[in-house]
Amino acid sequence: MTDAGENKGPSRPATLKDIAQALKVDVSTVSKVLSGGGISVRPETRQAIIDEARRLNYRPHALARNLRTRRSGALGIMLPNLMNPVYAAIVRGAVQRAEELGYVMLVADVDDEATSTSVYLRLVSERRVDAMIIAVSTQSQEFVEAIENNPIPHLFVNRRSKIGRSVTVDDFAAGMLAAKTFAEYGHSRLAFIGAPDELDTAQRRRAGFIKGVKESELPPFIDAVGPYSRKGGYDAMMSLLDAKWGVTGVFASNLLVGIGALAAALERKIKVPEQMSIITLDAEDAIYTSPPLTAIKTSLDEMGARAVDEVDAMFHGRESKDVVIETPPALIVRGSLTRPPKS
Amino acid sequence: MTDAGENKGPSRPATLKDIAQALKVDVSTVSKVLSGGGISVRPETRQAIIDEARRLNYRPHALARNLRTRRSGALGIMLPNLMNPVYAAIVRGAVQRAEELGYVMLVADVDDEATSTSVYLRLVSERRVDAMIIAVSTQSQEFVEAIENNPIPHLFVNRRSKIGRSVTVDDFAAGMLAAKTFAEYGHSRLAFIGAPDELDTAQRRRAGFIKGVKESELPPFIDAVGPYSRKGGYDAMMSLLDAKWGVTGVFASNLLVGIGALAAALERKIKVPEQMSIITLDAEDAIYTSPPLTAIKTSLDEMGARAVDEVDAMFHGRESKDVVIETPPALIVRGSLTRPPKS
DNA sequence: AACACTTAGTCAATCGATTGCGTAAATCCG
DNA sequence: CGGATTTACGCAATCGATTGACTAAGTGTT
Repeated sequence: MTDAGENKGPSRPATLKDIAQALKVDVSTVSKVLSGGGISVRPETRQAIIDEARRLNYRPHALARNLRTRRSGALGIMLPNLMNPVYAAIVRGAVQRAEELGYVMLVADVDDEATSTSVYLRLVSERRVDAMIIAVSTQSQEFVEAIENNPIPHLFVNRRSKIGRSVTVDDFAAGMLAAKTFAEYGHSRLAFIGAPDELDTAQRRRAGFIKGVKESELPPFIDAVGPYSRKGGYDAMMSLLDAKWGVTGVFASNLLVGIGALAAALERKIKVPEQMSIITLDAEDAIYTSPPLTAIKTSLDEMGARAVDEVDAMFHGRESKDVVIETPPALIVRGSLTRPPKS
Repeated sequence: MTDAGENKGPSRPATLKDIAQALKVDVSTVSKVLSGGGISVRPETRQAIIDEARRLNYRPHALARNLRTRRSGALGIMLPNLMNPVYAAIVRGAVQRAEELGYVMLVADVDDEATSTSVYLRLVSERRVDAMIIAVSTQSQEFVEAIENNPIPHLFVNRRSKIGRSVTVDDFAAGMLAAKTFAEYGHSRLAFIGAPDELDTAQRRRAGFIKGVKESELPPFIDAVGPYSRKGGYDAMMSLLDAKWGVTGVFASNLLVGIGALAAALERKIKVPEQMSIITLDAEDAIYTSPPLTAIKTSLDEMGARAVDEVDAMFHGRESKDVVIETPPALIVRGSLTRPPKS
């Protein structure tokens, strides 16, 4: 609005050439002033170029630039299911940070192993992305080979892997916090609902839980297993109840599992929290149950954002290490936790 | 594995030039065979090119191709919050269909109006995307102007707009179905929780609800308003209860609103469904409450997928019209609905 | 004044593919 | 058999930007 010569709808976006011609300088000069840097130019010339660029509302053509520089400015992220709030949170964090750092984020929702592989190959071999952030849950042989044979900078998020660095939250601490919380509330008959051992997150949460149980000098706990889904939690809770162990405190080591476990308990007319307390994991208040589930909240969005930071750091030559998010898991006390019944 | 000459880790991805040199033909010939189409080539030559391309595992360099063809092969989608299951479902549908059609999808999670505008401008002026799918909730003046001044093919999803075509689900039918369901169960004291009138989806759901109420010859209903969020639903339900209208059936015209409304009712010790029935909207079983909420399920993922289809059709020259997803809203009866109390 | 540096740029190649135009050789036609 | 077509490609420009090599003019030094 400050310049009378402003044109609202340039039919064709301005190019370096347009600026160069208007000022009768070479496009290379314009390029160097606008992006290149290392060149000496008279202040007047430099300013004229900058002014003209602004006047024409010049924006570099990403494709053209990237073709030359061999950097696409795009990051890819692969995940198994956007409807799972855990992944939604991670992606959201990643997408927002990518925007802040000037990248664009290319999201792929790959529900099975075969698509993981083909999506990875496509994105990489067409050179669509500079790096890939991988949040898929399992790593099939095929997928691992695809990555190894077509390597680009990549990073695992919420998952560790032999074939790359990772960013995770402190799952161990989360597990430990859950156990200690139960101890504090006076529970001693505990159960842990985890996942099959392929899931390294579940392993760490369990290890932390064990440590917490030990440090609090609690008796051994019941170990239940179910996939990280609502149904997994539901089934696990059902078998816990069927076994009649008299458990008073259950740690569901995943949000969906917690929701499913609660549903199962309520269906069996178990009063939560009066007869049984439940603690689960949460991601930015994604829990809508009644009673609301007490949860250990981990910073999933921060994990996503950090993954982008790490990838960015790799580009700037910094060697990447496995990262564990510093923000500690936090206990959010809600309705599903109280002292155990006298019995 | 079939070819002994297969090489596992080509240090540099193959280019047209590599193929051309190996076969002593011109790169243009290779290009025409592999993508161009309209050229006559001897069958042997053609086959040799195809074979060599496969042998070298050739994949066109997306950037290079797109620079020339002026099509990026990428679609953008903008939405206000991935943690909201409604948007997560839409994006998931869109992302998956994009993959099927060979596009890549660039996701932007824009939480406020200002970022909407700047993200749009960046993606468009850098020519990162061929089309933009817009799922943001509100359309500020600024944003509308940005679109009008930097036009590219665009489409609104789950939202209608003066400045572009849209893909929506049949919100009117959803509203009507809710009203008729209540009528069938014998309810007559109803309330509708909607959103401020800017939200065109809310308007249509309300219009449908009105129609359903009329056709079922029910008395007028209470109109409550709250933003489409858990808190909005919570607050709206609280005021409904405070007003003591004796409502027995509440239609919460959005998933988060339904969850919030239920929480409020339970907090006030209202028994659901014994004292009050609740119907809400759902997206692929995203509801985890207890009691589970009866819901009208709309095909949000299909809507996302269809948006991509429409955009693709635009590229192929088909004139686009406003689309309403044909799959009708479906009633999913769950625990929160029953006949009204006698009283 | 002769020589060496700086300064302020320009030139041209390049990234990897696409595409209109040109043309030698092969085929057809009468 | 000679001219007209076709067939089967090759040539070179182009998309828009980046970048190393190069140079003409100006400045400083002795």
